[in-house]
Amino acid sequence: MYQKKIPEVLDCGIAVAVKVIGGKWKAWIIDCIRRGVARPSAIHREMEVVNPRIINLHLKELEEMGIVYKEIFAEVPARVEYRLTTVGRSLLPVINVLEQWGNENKEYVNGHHAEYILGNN
Amino acid sequence: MYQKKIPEVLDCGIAVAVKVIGGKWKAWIIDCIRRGVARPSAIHREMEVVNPRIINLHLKELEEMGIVYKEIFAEVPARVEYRLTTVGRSLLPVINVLEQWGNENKEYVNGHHAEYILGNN
DNA sequence: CAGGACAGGGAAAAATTTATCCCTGTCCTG
DNA sequence: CAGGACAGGGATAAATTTTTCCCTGTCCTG
Repeated sequence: MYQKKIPEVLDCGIAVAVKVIGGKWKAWIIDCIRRGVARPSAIHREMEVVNPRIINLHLKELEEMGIVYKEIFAEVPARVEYRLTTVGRSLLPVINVLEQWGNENKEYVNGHHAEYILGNN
Repeated sequence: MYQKKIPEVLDCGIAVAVKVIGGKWKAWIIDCIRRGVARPSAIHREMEVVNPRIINLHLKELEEMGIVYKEIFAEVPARVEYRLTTVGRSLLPVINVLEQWGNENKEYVNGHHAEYILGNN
């Protein structure tokens, strides 16, 4: 893994939350697992546009942060399943809020808003 | 500005939200403005650990996304103030949720949790 | 005038994240 | 046995973000 040269600033709650879901594909991965897409290969299939290697890296980070848990079954063709930890599940409402806001405002944010909307402030 | 070579995937609401607050200092900047720290130099003072150049870049992005609005007063030593647009203000509850989750879980996320917490799933 | 606050940005480097390529294994099925 | 699914990772490149350094102006105050 990459060794950081600039120490992270993680006293702020927002920074912590962004660290957890700020990765390019992390939220999507969490969403997969929450929907029960648990096995690595299944996640890879779901997220076909993303390189499997990347997904694995993100999964490892999520595991190290205690968001997902990796269960390795002692079966013959060793099976692996990811699931959310308690803390990981506590993240779901947060993701829902993000998703809702994003969906409500995606056109605006990406759009050509020469017209800025100002309210009373 | 940097010209992207890989097109962004912004159909997903989460991706949009992360784009808005995922930058390293964006949420902090938004927090400054929401607290009324409006002038560039004031924001720079608040965020002393961050290079002013970076703050300016992030401000520009936030402006382009329609989250903040830049008001240039036609005064003699041209004064500039940033404030949140309506959409920018709609982001505040979202940030609050992020911040609360982060504060509640920062020790856990950064901590040495060899002990993964699993609930019923 | 000297110095500092103020707003802003170019150029280039460094740091970090993301992506690509390809390899090592095991096991199961046809 | 051949091929494919499965889990995983090293090495390296590319893309993106962040940082540093330094420059251009205006205006105001001592």
